[in-house]
Amino acid sequence: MQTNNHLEHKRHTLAHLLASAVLKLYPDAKNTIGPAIDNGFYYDFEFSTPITETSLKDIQREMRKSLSKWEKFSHKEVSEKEAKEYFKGNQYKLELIDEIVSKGEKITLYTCADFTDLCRGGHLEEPTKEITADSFKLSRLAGAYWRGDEKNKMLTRIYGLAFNTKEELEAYEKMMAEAEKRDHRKLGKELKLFTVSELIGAGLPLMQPKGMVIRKEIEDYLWELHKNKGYSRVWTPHIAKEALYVTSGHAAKFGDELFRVQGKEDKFIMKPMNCPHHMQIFADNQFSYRDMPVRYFEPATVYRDEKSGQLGGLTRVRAITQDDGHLFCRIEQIEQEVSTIVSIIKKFYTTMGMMEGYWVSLSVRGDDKSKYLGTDEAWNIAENSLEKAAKVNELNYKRVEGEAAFYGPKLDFMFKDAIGRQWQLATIQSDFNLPERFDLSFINEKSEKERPVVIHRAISGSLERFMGVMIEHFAGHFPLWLSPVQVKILPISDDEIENAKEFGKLLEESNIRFEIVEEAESLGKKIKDAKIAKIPYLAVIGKKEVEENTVTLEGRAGTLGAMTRNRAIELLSEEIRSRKI
RNA sequence: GCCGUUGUAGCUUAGUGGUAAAGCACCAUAUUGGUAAUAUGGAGAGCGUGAGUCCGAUCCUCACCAACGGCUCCA
Repeated sequence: MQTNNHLEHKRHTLAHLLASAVLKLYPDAKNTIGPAIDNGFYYDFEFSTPITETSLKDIQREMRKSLSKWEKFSHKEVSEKEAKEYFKGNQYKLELIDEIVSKGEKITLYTCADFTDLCRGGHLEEPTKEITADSFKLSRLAGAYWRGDEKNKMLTRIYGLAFNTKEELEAYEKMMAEAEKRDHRKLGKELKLFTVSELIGAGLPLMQPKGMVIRKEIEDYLWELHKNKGYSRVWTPHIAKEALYVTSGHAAKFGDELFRVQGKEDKFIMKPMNCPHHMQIFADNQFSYRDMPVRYFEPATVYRDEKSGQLGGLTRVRAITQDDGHLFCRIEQIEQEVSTIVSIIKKFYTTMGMMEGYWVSLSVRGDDKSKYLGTDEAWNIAENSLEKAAKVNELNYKRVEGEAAFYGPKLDFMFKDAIGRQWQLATIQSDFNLPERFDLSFINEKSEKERPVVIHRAISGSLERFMGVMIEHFAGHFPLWLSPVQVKILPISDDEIENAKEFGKLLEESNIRFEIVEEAESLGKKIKDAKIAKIPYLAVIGKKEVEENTVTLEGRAGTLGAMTRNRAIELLSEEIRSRKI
């Protein structure tokens, strides 16, 4: 039986094989580091002249050729001097050797066939026997900083895919192809959900009418889940004076990610967070303990000047709309409030069909308590409250030490989409810092000022990113309640158009979104177009339907046959109301 | 930001140192069709932007912008 360990060794072995092939074809290249990763392996090189994608084929061919000679690995321990002599001229390896020496570890060299590398081991003993040439392939070329530090030189990284068998490799590639088909950037364009404009700029996607329908439905649903839980809607402007962020600490924390706006007299900042604004709304009131908790909700767009190279689609943008909310409460109220938020999150993600395989990180303090703000007592209460809320709500949570923010412990929710990819979406964070910085207080039973705790919470995370995730999760086949066009009415001939419009009127009265095809095309063409647009229901109206005052409904699973128009509307309304997937 | 690749009609793509081709979509006409493409015709880009080389550039050079794959970052 082959173990995971075996596969990791195989990938590691292939990294060596890759380095050997590269050095054979490009003798003046310098090999650096090459580990196994979770779908294969990579190796970083410094090339004297840049190589291109086409070189990958040659390298791959060379790897497969050499594989037959890679019969057995051997290794030996060497002295620092020997190792440095062997790798002279390769400053990267020399740096690694110095590091090994300074840690007091042994230096080992691993050799297979005519290739030797500095390595601590973990290979297949007999590569020729244990690796088939069709179970791996080189996949792509990328840049990577030496040791992952952007101050260092950029090296060339060659990635390879490797699995136990050819079949597993093919299954992986098939999964990737499926992911590509679902890519929200591709579907967003095809289904006219959103667009980007070079004139407007990178990371600033625009919602098309159809995309906006989805976004609005999600936003409305989120508010629906909050409005009877004591939340109030607030609104805050998109810019604020720099002083606000100096007080909040965001100016120092965000640094060059802030967009700055020069006014006639004052310097402004495009808000990177909503928290400080909400703090000011709270501070405008003289609250009593009887008013606690105070809960604000605002789907609000914030602006961050992300580095250009990391922008993409809807998942990494410069204008981010958070479904943001802040609660101000007493420390002993944290548990109850978190519990309510957790129930909202559970409801929301159950509706989206993402509660399978989720997990929650309960991020608590690490050992070095000095890094965190707030008293020991407060931290203990907050951590225990979060954990209790997680328990009461039967969350699948893991306590992760040292993952808390400096200002308080948090719950981060990870959900899996339809093809098993994990997304960090919802978050609940307690905060001892901002109330302190803004000197917030309410009056307690003893007529004294008491400092509230702030809870930051986001259910979807960001509407843009969440929409991207939803497009990929549903592969564009949105549930009825989210579909931009819920019903497409297909009159069979021009004679039925008037009648189709009458049916449209009925749909409109029931708040069902529809379109009528008026083009003089064949029924086959009309159906094809509607299916390509991934519209959930087709309503066919021909002579027969007009005569009998019926409509023939066809869902994604197949036809539902002819039915009265009221029945059709009932059926659709019920499916919309239930937010069925 | 950095490394690499890319940028031709709304979309998907072809092509060339002598001012660009196709399919889908769009428009028109005919067809009035019962479950995944009816036919014919038409209009539409000057080849991401700017500069340079050249008698002449969409094609070569440089800069910039943008997208993609990574690195890094991610309250």
